[in-house]
Amino acid sequence: MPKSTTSRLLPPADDHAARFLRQREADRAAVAEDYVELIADLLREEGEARAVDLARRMGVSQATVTATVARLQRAGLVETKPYRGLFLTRAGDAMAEAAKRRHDLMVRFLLAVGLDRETAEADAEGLEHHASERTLATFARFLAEQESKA
Amino acid sequence: MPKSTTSRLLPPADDHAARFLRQREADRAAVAEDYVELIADLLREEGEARAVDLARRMGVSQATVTATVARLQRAGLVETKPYRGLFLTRAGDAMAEAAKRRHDLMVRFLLAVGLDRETAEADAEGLEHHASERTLATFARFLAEQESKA
DNA sequence: TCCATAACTTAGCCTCGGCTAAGATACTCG
DNA sequence: CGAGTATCTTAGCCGAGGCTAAGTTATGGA
Repeated sequence: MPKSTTSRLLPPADDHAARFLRQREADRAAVAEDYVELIADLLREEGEARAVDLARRMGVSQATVTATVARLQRAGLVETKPYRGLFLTRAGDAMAEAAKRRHDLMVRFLLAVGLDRETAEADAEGLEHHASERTLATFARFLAEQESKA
Repeated sequence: MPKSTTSRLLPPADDHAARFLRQREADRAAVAEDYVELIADLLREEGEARAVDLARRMGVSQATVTATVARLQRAGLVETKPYRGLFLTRAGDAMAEAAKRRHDLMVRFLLAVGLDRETAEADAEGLEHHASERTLATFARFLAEQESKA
């Protein structure tokens, strides 16, 4: 029984697997991005990013922050000066900036389609990690079009 | 010096933490939903859901499927008949249905804002787990409005 | 100055979700 | 029927990302 090409309620197994793979990669990257993004925010708005504040804002124990920051450090994203807070490397800065860009775009888009700010901010936290560049570009285009019509 | 309008102030630490907490919960639920959703799809379209097919489509080893299915079984979502494939419990069915509903809505929405089908399907895989009910409702409303204008 | 406290680290534990390699079991076909 | 293959399981490993409890150490106030 040869599979007809139109039996694509399910995608070909390979494509299907590829999607989930990309998915898992995004998940792995997400935590790093969240920490880095938050460190950047704290630096910008409070002048420093202490581990204790990260713990509070991430809703996580200090021990977890220590461990995660160690990973980020190994990954070359973060630098620490004990009792002087956390700092971003160049790579970390770049990641933070990209994350912020995605986050803001996501929020603006959600607002544009009619969501309230509160939910938009909350959901963007999760959604921002799973929108491909192509999708983000589409959202940006949507915003531009909507603006030109207003 | 008016920085960009997007220089949001940080939310109160508690709210911030709550967002990330919800985030982590969604992440934990996501794998279960993906497996359950896929089992439902296979049952519907192929008549049976074998572990070997799950492994192929999830892009994962058979051993991983065994372990994950064991968890799903413990969670009361799945039943197995060795060499006869996997089946969903009532709870599993409900989860699959909800997941499918979210997935389809997500895809339709992404198409509606101008994304190509391929990317829409791929990104929906990740996005569907991170949109709150409120956001999904907003997407549905958006679709309805757009339709009424056509 | 000095010491209480807040900040940070370490040790030890957990679950989840992956992996490979090797073992057991059912199905199928010659 | 019996052997070979496909399917499924088991064992043992890993890293990420959580936790608590018990240290250390720097800071700052009396």
